[in-house]
Amino acid sequence: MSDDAARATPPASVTGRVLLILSVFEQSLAPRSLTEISAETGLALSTTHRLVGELEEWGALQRDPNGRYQIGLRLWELGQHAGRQVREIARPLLQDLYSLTQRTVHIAIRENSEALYIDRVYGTRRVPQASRVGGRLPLHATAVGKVLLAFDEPWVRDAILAQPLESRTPLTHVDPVALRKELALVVERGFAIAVEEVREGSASIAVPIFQRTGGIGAALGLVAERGEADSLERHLPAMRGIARRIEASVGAFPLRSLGIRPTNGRL
Amino acid sequence: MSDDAARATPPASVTGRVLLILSVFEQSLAPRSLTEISAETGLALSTTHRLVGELEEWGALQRDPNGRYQIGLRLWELGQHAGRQVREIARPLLQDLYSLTQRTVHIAIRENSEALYIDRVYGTRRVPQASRVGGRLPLHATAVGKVLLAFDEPWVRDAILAQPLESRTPLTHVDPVALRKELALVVERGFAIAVEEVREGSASIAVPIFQRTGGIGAALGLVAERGEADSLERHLPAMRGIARRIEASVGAFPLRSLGIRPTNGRL
DNA sequence: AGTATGCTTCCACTCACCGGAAGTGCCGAG
DNA sequence: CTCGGCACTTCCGGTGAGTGGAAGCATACT
Repeated sequence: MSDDAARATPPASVTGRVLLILSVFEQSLAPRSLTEISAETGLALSTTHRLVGELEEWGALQRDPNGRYQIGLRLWELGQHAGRQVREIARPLLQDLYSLTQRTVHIAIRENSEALYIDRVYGTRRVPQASRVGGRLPLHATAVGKVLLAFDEPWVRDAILAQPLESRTPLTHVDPVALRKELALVVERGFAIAVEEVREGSASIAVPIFQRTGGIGAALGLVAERGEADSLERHLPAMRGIARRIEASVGAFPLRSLGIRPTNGRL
Repeated sequence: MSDDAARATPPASVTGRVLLILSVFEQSLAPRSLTEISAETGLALSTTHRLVGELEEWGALQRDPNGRYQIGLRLWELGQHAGRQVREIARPLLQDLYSLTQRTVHIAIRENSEALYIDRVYGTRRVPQASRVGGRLPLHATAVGKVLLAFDEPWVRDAILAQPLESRTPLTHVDPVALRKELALVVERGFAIAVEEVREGSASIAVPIFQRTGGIGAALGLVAERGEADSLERHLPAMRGIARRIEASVGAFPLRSLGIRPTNGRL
């Protein structure tokens, strides 16, 4: 039963194999044993052993008391460098917004065909929600995603709406024609709303954050409980105010690193 | 003039070379050109080109509009997995503490011989400070560091106090004998203070966060301006309350991943 | 046009990588 | 206590992926 080595092609290059090992830890955060890593990557056990050993020595992976591997702190430190200025600038402003609204607020950018949550501020009182920092959600099913999509260039929108749209809940809008109309309305009004489209029990609203160089850079979102779905718009003034301040502070730093990578064909 | 390839030994293994390239970006966050990476690592340009190319394709690095490389978002995402639970649990509590005190607050753990800042909450009103998330500072010169040192096992304290202690400002305490007394006082009183020891103009106070399994796991710190140095202790009740709540919430998750890596000899 | 600089591509040699196999250590069953 | 099973670690010879010098491009500056 354990021969589910559903591995396509063990990459030819060593670099590829190393990165493949790291990829294993993207799927879930659970620590893995050497054997599990070997099975999931399709690499020979001795090869896995050597590569994982080097990764551990450097600090990219670390072992827990049971000898299982997980992502190491050194990699976390390194990752903090990516987009550091932007997050450091936006964070206190997100906090201000949280203080004003007492609702979970977050900021997301488009990464290929998904919304990537780059920061979030929330209180101890938990609201059902799907987003997490460093996590991704579909563009069409979230308020931030709709904003990102609505204000992006037409060909991006076309490419994403052409793909099959995943339905996360019974309420997810998945009809491309209807979505296109909805996005036009988002542009017109300057905000987007999603009610229980990605997770039952929660509703969200989002506004765009534009870049100085033009074009949309990120989206600022707010999450509330289902019951507040009809009164979300009352948060708009605060959200827009904070969005403007983020735009002003971020200044020259580009939010979106690049549009779409030319190398990897499909969006 | 460009032969300052102050590189010790280009590592034999490909994995080592790949990690060496990533290490370049630990030093500073500035984006680098291919040639710079090649020079800093001591790897041949064509080799660098190929490895960097693979890293970029995977998303570990990304290029800015000028073609320079920096840490990629995929690496950031991956890094978010390290210690995710702990940060997600602690974050809202840090925010509560910030709301209560209106001062920058942070949480740090000991990583080898330095304090590693794993999260921080701060407002728009900036105070001079040295810490940043994902950054490190010396244990002996910070309030959190003193707490981490004071409550750790004796042999750790001995090892660190045996090394030469860096002086960040004229006020840094660097005398091992005096420090040892200071740390004893920290244990007795249950908190540590550092006034302008790491950065002029700022003072900080910290309390320990213990692990359920026993031993110190992290330190909770608060930063204020120099002028408040004498009244820092008034924040203690709030800090201790939040520290207790973090301890309760963190529960079984180990804060410190491991004590000290056995492989890399020196602490 | 001319030159300098930095990036990309190419290719034959060779050395580091691969992986089967044997060795080690641990645990639980008999 | 012994045995078998499991997971990890170490070893080693064949070989193909990695290396880096060199040549080809693309910009930018004179």
